[in-house]
Amino acid sequence: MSRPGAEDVPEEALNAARETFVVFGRLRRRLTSLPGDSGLTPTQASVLTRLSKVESASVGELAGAEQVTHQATVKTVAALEQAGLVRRDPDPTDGRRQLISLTEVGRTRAHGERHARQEWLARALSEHGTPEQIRAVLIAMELLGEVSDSS
Amino acid sequence: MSRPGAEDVPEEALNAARETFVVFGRLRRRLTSLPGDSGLTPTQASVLTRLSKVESASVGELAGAEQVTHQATVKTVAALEQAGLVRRDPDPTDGRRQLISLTEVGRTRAHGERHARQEWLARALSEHGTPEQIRAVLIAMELLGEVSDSS
DNA sequence: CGTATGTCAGCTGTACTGACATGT
DNA sequence: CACATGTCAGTACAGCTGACATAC
Repeated sequence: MSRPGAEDVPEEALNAARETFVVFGRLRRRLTSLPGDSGLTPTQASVLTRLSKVESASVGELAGAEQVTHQATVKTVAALEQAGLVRRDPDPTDGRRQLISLTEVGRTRAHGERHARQEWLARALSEHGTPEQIRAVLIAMELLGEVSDSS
Repeated sequence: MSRPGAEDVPEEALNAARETFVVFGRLRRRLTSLPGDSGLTPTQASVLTRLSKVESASVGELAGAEQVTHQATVKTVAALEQAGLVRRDPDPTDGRRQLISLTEVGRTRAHGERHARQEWLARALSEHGTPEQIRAVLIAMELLGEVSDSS
């Protein structure tokens, strides 16, 4: 169906794509340099937040959830462990697996991190946009999330 | 925690913020690993695309446009120059400045790059989303672009 | 044995800060 | 002189691939 002609792609989709590229570049840099991160890198914060939802997970599961290689996740988990935020326990049913879970400190920190980052963006959105625009963000993210998973 | 500020942010903005974080992480990784990039890194492609619009710019101008430090831009420009895609000419009116512009090869490459990346996303959007959803992406990017510039 | 999981090492890409040279 | 512009050096983060050990 999709011939390489590019003729079956509507004009509005091309505009949306171009804008997405520009905005992603800028917003990404803005998000990764937020103040008050308590010394945690974005990936570390992301893993921490995820662990606060699932209670415990293996390195491989975390990697899959974050859509990176498991090798990359090893580093992140190691950093978090060294900071005393997560704990590593052997899986009782599978000697290969290591169950990663939050420590008490990690749980507290996870809550703070999520709150700070999320609130910064949420506040910025509600200050600069109308409720209708914010709903558009939700719809857009749903679509973009689909796109980034498939294709 | 419940600082007095957290209460004036509507629920929907918080949801939008959370989704934005998740999607940005994933889509960023997807975009930065697109096939057929002809060997150009994402930042190089971005600078190349920008140069194809403005004809010529200084290192500092490029840095400002990409919202990075001028030091970071130096490397990107150097790589592009070594690849023969851009040219550096002294500014006749200001001896400190260097005017960066595309070579013939660079211009051709810029067109191809922009086309490939943009079309990939545009096609994915039009395949996965309705016209209404795509309009939502445009609205969302407008707002997010504002947010990432100010704040 | 092959496969899955986790680890380590090395490389790349990106952008940062700091220090510095040079031109206005 | 200060200021702006550009460059270089060193550092950090984040992801990748490849090689490997271990457990299923």
